[in-house]
Amino acid sequence: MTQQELVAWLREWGVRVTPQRLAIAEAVLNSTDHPSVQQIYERVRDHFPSMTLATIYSTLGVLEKSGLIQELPFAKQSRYESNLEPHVNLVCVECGNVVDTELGQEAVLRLKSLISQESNFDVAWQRVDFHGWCRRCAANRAPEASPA
Amino acid sequence: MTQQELVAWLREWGVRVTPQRLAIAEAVLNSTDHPSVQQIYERVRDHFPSMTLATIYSTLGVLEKSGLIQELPFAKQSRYESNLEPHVNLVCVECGNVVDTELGQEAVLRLKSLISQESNFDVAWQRVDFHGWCRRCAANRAPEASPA
DNA sequence: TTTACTGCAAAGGGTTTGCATGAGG
DNA sequence: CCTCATGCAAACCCTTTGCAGTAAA
Repeated sequence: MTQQELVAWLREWGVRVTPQRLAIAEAVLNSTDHPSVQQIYERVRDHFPSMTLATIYSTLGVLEKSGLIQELPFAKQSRYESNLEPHVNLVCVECGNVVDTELGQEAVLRLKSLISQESNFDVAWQRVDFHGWCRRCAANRAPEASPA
Repeated sequence: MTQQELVAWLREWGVRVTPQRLAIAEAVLNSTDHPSVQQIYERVRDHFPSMTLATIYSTLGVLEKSGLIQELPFAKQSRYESNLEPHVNLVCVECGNVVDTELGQEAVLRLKSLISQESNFDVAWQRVDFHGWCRRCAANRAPEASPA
């Protein structure tokens, strides 16, 4: 999504376009690591040293209502997702990293169709998280039962 | 799961079995509505008027580490799940209710196999939430564009 | 010019922690 | 008996709110 498209999208929703909002939106949209509010704050601070967390929370709420991003609540804090297509997230229980995977995208899409058609539930969106150990953390853990 | 099995399970994990812990565990295990900490508190208070939230938080942590329940973080507060089998949760964005559905269980299971086998990610568990409107809330909303 | 956003500070609320007492094994 | 759980209170921290000044349209 170009900045021009982003501006048009926001105007479409009757939302005022400010430099802060553009910076926050782009920080999320141009990321794949599902940043937390703190991470967004750090990434935007260079250009807007006076920006506070309140503005970020406010803007993220606006962006979510406009259908640009999705909040992903976790136990400690929320993260923010820019990939709204049905897909699978891999969540490492060790390092906390969250990455999208292309594996199973079709399956999630079919699952969404199934739920939409076969249930009395009006589906808006979905979140599919697989929790476990990423390759790096799996390697550091349990050194294959090596003898002493 | 009988209370006897529950006690055995906890002992297996080297966890002390107290009346409070049994009450909290059963409040979650015998429920299907994914209760919040507050709801568990209210359900247990009759039998343990002096119990505090700190005990509930502590116990829920123990139960999760023992593999009996799973925390489901939401934006406002966490809920707790006793159905650890791969399945789909339906989350109403209006009333906040969360229910399990049997629809798509097979699909989630296959999806788990796919991720486990085709990725470098060591899967432990999964959470599949579909967000939208439950039948009741869908009915109250948008009265089918009826003319005035 | 009007309306709504930003920045700041304070409050809110779910969750965690420290410690003395009490109960489990 | 010794260790760990409970209950109580205070602390924590993420998030929200209220308000005065300021920028978007």
